Amino acid sequence: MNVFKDLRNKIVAQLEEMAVSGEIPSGLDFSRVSAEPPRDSSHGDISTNAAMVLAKPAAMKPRDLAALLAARLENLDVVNSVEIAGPGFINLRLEEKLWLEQIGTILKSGLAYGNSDMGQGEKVNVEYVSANPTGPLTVGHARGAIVGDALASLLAKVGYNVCREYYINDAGNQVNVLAGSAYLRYREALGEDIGEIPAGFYPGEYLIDVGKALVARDGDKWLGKEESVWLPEVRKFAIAELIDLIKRDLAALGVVMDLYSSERELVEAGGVEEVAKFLKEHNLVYTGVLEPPKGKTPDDWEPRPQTLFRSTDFGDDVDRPIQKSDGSWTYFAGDMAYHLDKYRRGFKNMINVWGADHGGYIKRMQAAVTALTEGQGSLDVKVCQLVNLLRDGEMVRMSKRSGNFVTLRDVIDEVGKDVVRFIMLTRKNDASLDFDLVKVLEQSRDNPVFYVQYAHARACSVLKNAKLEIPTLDLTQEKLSGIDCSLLNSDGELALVRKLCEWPRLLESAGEAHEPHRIAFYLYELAGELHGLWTKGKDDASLRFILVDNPALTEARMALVKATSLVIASGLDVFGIEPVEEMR
RNA sequence: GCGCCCGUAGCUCAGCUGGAUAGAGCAACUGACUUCUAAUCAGUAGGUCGCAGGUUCGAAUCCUGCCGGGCGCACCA
Repeated sequence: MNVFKDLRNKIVAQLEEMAVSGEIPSGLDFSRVSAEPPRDSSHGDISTNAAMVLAKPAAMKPRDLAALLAARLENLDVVNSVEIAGPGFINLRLEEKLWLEQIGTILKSGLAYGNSDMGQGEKVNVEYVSANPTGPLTVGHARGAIVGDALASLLAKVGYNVCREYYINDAGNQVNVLAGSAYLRYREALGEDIGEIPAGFYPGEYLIDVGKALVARDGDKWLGKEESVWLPEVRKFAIAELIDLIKRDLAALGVVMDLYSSERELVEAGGVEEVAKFLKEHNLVYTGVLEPPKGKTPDDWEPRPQTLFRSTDFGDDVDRPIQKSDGSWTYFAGDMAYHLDKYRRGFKNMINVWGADHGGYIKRMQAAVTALTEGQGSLDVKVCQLVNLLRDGEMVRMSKRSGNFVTLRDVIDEVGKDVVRFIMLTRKNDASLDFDLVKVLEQSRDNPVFYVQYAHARACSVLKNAKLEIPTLDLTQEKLSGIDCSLLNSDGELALVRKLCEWPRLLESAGEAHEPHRIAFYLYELAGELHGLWTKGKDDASLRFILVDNPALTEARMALVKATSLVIASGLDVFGIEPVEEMR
């Protein structure tokens, strides 16, 4: 049950009746009519812009239209009072009863409260992480992993059929470098002194284990052989080991993918030739020579005839090569094949979560999706900006060169996965994020993870104490969901209930905008409402949650507290975070 | 030189797809602890929403042009 959506439907129904009765012209578009909580709660519970957005098309004055609509809304059962304000807002106050009944609704639904059928079961593919299998995950990868994962959960919660997908780039040159690097470690594991890892190879120590593992499996069978002999096998082995390493990192983060797609498999199955054929048939490619990039011509630039995709026809800045001058396919060609493959698997809706360094790749990929799906598919790209890792305000250097870069695993070990997950979601993806290893563990209102978890723990603690102080109370969710909450009437209680009722609406708007971070801010505000209410009991003992001499009121308050803890838990669930029952 | 992203209180950031007098936290100041865990709460103060135009009933939000910061810019993946 979504109070706001429900009321919006009622408003639109009234508008339709008004069209029938001739009060307003028929055939107006009501899609822009909204029903939302006003910024300033003194304006009422719900505000609608109907009169303002319809005034022009109806050729009426906003306030006149508002007066007509307001008169009708006043007669609705759920509406307590109506007033017209400002340029034509209609501010509604609902019957308190309606709000309080929502507590029962929340308790009956439990963690499913806020679930929606907005997505109508439509398939959505969320591709994220997709880190090259050449090393352990870094803090930068983690942001994408968490944003993608939370977005996927969010979309599932609002009714989409979500596939979480990881695209393994196991076909390019970098996996050959990986194989070479692993081979060095293999020789080392067999007792050879390989000295310093030469430039052009991956120096990371994680490859030592890969070398040893290869010895354990194959002994010295690749020693002294030609590169062309060992390369394919060592490459295959190393990729498998690295994917395994990445999967363990993801598991430590609580991320589980539905599908790992292999670029190599796609290429070997002829996916690229197929997409090339498609492009040719649809006249989407031609042979041409690109201009040098303006203002910054590379020293070795020379005009080269290449097969180019007409991405400028679809909003890109220049046409993009799908074939290198030697005739081999570019990475982009493979990526086109991959997206065509996704589409053919039934995904019209595709979302990719990328790192900041891929910003320049968005337009061409969107152009490709539009072209390959003949306008049927859509691709939204969420670019995650950089994460600055700090320790008490000081930059922590992340140098891949020296090999001692900070891995995701290091950070999880230090602060815990739930903290990492929450913090990564406290900023919109397209703004850069400071991650301070000291601050995220601080126990203060300044730290949203703590503050939200504390609200949940406090709710649990209150419920536990109520049971101790009034043993006759039945505080099970089932029992509480059926009780009459009309005894609740303080401002703080009603404010909290209204906040809880915004949850379904928030989920839908966050889902629609593909912005999971909004949940973090909502939870922070919700926690604030609960903490504030709790402290009011200090000034006025009658506002304490637990009143030993008033079991009926206590019971109603426990229903509210339980409902709050459920919504917090439900929000944390979307984030893949375990709510805590006590702080230590 | 081009493209994308960011610019909101001293600091860190929200701002619900164009709504009302732009909101939180931190820091500052005032107040509340033998507690239903004060790890919290209530209040005060703090703003030319980078700048300049434009679109309209209405702009932090959309458009254009500047300024400042980040990222990326031929066959690499």
